[in-house]
Parts: sequence; C-alpha cells; structure tokens
Amino acid sequence: MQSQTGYVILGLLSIEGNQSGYDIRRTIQGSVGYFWGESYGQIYPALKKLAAEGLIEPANSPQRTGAKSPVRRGGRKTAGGRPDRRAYSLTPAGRARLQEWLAQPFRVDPPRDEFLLKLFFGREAAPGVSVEHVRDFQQRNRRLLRTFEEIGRIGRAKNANHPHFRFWILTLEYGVAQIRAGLRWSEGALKELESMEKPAGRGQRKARQ
Amino acid sequence: MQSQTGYVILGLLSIEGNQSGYDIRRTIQGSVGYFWGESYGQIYPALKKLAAEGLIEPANSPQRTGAKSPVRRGGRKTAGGRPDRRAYSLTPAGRARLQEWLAQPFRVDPPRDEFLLKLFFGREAAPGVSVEHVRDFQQRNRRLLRTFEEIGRIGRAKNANHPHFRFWILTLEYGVAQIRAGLRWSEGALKELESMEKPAGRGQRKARQ
DNA sequence: ACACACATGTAATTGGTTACATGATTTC
DNA sequence: GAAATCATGTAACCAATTACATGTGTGT
Repeated sequence: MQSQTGYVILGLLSIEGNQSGYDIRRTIQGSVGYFWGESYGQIYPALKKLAAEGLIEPANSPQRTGAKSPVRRGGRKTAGGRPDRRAYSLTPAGRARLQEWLAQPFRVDPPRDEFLLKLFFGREAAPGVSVEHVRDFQQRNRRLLRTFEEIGRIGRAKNANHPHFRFWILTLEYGVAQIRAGLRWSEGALKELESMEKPAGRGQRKARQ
Repeated sequence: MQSQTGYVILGLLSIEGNQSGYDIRRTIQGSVGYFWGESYGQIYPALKKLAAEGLIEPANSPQRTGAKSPVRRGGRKTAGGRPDRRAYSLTPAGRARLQEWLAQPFRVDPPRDEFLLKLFFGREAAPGVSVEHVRDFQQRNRRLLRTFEEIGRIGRAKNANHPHFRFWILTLEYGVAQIRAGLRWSEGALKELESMEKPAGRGQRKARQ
C-alpha cells in the first residue's frame, strides 16, 4: 500500500533526482508543503523501504556543497560528525509505480478545521472571542496570500519553461482562489459578529483588541 | 490537554444535553462532521475520561425510543442484547472548560489534500489522468454544494431562532464559499488541461521529461 | 424474512509528530 | 565566537481508524 509518503517521495524524485532525505524535506517545505506535509520520522523509513523494493536507488553524484571529503567514509553513519549524504534517484520501476498511483482516484480525508469548530460553538464563548478568531483567520490568510503571490512571481521568472510548470501553477491558483474566497467571506462574517455583540450593549467588557 | 475530541463532545453537549456516544456520533455526522470527524474509537474513551474529570455526568432521562424497559438493568453492559443507553450532560465545570478552550487561539494543522498532490505531479501521469481527477473533483463538489444548500434550507426553516443559529450559518457559508471558489477554479483548470493534451497531437503517450 | 438502526465498548493497527543523539561546516 | 544549516536516523509517544464482539427492536 506504500503509505502515501512513499508516493510523495517518488513524485519529487521524478521531478529531480539525486536527492537525500534532507533535501526532500526542504523541497516539500517550499512546494507541496502547503497542502501536504511530511516529517523526518516518515521520510527516512520510507526511503529505506522504497530502496528495498527497488523503486529508488542510491544516486551516483555526491554533490556536497564544498566539503573536503565527498568520499563515503563508513556505512550509514560516520562515527561522530556529520553523517554522509545519502541521495537517491528514481528507478524505472519507481516511475511506473508512481504513474500507477497517479492514475488511481484520489482519496479525500475529511479535513479537521479547528477554526470552524470554534466558530460553530461561538455562542458558548465569551464575548469578543469569535471576532478575535476571525481576525486571526484574516491575518493568517493575508500573509499566506502574499506568500503565494511571491511564489507565483518567482516561479514565473525561473521555471516558466519547466515541463511541470503549468501543473504547479494550477495548484497554486487553487490555493489563491481558496484564500481569496475565505477572505471575502471573513468580511461579512466580521460585520455580522460585531453587530451581534454591539447591540446587547454593556455586558461585554472583555472585547479586547 | 484533553485531545480535542473531548472539546467537540463538550461543545455538542453544551448545545443539547442528554446525549449518548451513539447520539454524539450521529449529531457530528449531520453538522460539524463536514469539517471535523470523530469515530467511536475516540468518542467512547473520551466520554469516560470526561466523566472521570467531572466535566460531564450521566443524564437522568432515559428517552428510549419506545422500548419496554427504560430501566437500567445492570452495569455498563446488559449481558447479551442491546446495551443500555448511557447518556451524558454537561456539568458547570464542563461548560467552564469549554469556554476556556474556545478562548484560546485555534491551531491549524496542515491539510493533506491528495487531489492537489496528484495534480501537482500531473506531468508524470498518463494522458487524461489529471483531467479525470478534476472532473471527479467537480462532481464531488457539486454534490456537496447541493447538500450544503439543503442543510441551509432546512436550518433556516427549523432552527432560525435557535440561539446558535447564526454561528452555524456562518460556518455553512464558509463551506459554500470554498466550494464555489473551487468550482470556479476548476472550470479554468479543465480548459487548460484539455488544451495541454489536445494540441501535441499524436506522439505523446509517454510524454516524459 | 430481512435489513437496518440502536447501542456500547475494546483491540489491533496504522499514521504521524516530536524529541533525542551527534557534531562538522558555513555564514554573520 | 555564536548561530544556523547540513545530515541521518531511532525511539517514544500520541492520535485516529477499523474491525470485532454482541444481539435486540423496528419498519417494510
């Protein structure tokens, strides 16, 4: 079944090979991380398993930044000191497996959104609490929107002719659309929440910033 | 820390008491389930823990549908047969704890969206695959939109003067806004994906880098 | 007669995060 | 000289789903 993490790794290695667990983690953070996160605790075991199944293989070129010894010194861990970089690339079998997975219908796991949950129970909360949450929501989303726009700008400048580019842009645009819709919604929501707390008048001494 | 599940339960019991684990599960499915799911495996242990901490307590009225013996027969399990209904209500301490939690900033756990992930790697997929996924996405979202609209209609008719109503509607409207944005995005996405596969014409059954 | 809703709980398993161990090299 | 980055991996823990066990009452 391969635990999904495996497929993310296959996918990333299909775009660029010769990547280590560390690299993969970083690549994720700057790209798919916005809708799909992975941690070391998942990545390293997954790499091992993929290699054992012959879907990935150790890559040739070391490509250390500039260290003095690109030589593999021991086994997996140079006793003491920075461990050797262990990079991998996709095998043909790995690419085939990736394609198989891509062709299967995507599964949707139900989202868990604590913001909406708290808003849903907003009536129980002390006055001002829900307004505060919506403000927080706005702030996060505005920041995220700026980030996405920045990613788009850089991407268009650097990768515009990369063969994957249009797919990347599609996912980015999806994110942007979602955020914009959320922000538009939040305007109305804020107004409504404020109007719900005002008219009652005095009882709301805890409406802090 | 109370594991969040506990708070959902507190929240639901704050709206309506005298609910069993079974009831709570069903209530969730018709309401917060669209953005927050819980399974029996979480609910029953959580109920036990909440009761042990005095945040909820066994409710008085049995309210069995129409069974002949609303009497508690033994302990937790009537040896053989349908187990006794064990309903709970919120205690004042429970309500206080709920309010505390509501006032704290919501945490955002990163979403895991397999649809976007597959679209991101769409270049690697066989032709037609991504288009297919987007169509699937559209179908699901159209259905969901109808469901949400239905929920809104029923809600407005039945609960319009329920004190929690406006908060519920806010979360519902959020969902509707997200779905609409997704559907609008998908129109453009479909067109682009289709145009990507048409023009190249024949030679592209394995279009890899 | 059959299926489905009622009803509670536990156990097994998977999935995933966080913290730990370890220390050299690069950058400010 | 301090701080961040490079780099791999394991262990402990937490969260959550699924399957199992059990069988009656209700509606078609």
